[in-house]
Amino acid sequence: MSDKAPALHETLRPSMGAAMGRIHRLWRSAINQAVGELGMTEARWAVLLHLVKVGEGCTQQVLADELAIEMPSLTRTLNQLQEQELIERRRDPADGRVHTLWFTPAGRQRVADLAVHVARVREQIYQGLSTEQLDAFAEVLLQMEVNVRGILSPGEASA
Amino acid sequence: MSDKAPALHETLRPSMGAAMGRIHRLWRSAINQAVGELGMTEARWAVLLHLVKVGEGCTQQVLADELAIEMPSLTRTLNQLQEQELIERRRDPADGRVHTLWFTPAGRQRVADLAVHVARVREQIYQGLSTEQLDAFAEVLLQMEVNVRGILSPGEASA
DNA sequence: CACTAATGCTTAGCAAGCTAATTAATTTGA
DNA sequence: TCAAATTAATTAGCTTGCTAAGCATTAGTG
Repeated sequence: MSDKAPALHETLRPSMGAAMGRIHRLWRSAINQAVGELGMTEARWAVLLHLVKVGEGCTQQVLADELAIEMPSLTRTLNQLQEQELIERRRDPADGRVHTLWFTPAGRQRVADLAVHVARVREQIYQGLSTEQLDAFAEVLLQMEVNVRGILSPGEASA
Repeated sequence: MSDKAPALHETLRPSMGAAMGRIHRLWRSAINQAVGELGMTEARWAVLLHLVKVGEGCTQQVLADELAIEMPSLTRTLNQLQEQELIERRRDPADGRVHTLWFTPAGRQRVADLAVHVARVREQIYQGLSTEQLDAFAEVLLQMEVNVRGILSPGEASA
């Protein structure tokens, strides 16, 4: 056996999942703190952000998958956002089961306002990290998401 | 402006927090699936793992901080683990307010059993990632945790 | 055509995070 | 030394994740 200290990931490997859990909780708390005055929470902000990402007019099913939450969780958050008149559900005329999702004008404006606050938190969290480090980090995140989705839905292609 | 595609972290930077949230939910789900038969959940497993990490005899306050959860959340999970006779709370004779935390023999054994199942999930999630990538990833995680704790407790040194 | 299955969403209720308020023990300071 | 402030843990109740079950609507098959 070598006397050298083990590589960082050797000591951290057993607990990187736990570390991601901790960071997620802390990050959520920081976001909640930053957007609370605008009647927002991290859960609602995440829904708005992902609706921007996948595009208006998508179905709830698609948005839930993108967020990696289950439909009932999304239903509740959408009810809150609709209550706040930030989004609309519209029945798909071609398929009566489907709701498509749309921003209201107020919703679009709110996303822009929130983005400023969220960006401030983000830059604090990225402090001391280089472009190369963030780049490599993002790449690993992408691969991990593919891997863990693969575990949970073994049948499906990674597409 | 360049015509090159932007660096990965440029496209992902706005949503890495959301990505960590998604991966954490998916990971938790995979762990719950792997340890459910042993009467365990990700939350309970995380408490056991962190108790190993900080060492038996620590206080609830110390463990809660290490987990980055609040005391009431920890209290509830500790009740469940005590119910299952995997851990014990002992009153500190020097300070009657404090509970110190200890494994039972069954608890120590259970940690060993669980570690096998959790390790299997871990290796699946690390698939396709090199030692260097995991090393760099771990380093960024460490820095981000320091940064985000700094946001939430601006007074304290990072120690 | 109708009868079953599958799909999209909602409802109901559990799990585990949170804040606020309470209790018991210790520490501080007039 | 004793009242007030502080601290560790708990209790109560909210938020937002989950699974299971229910209701429409659409699709598939005799």
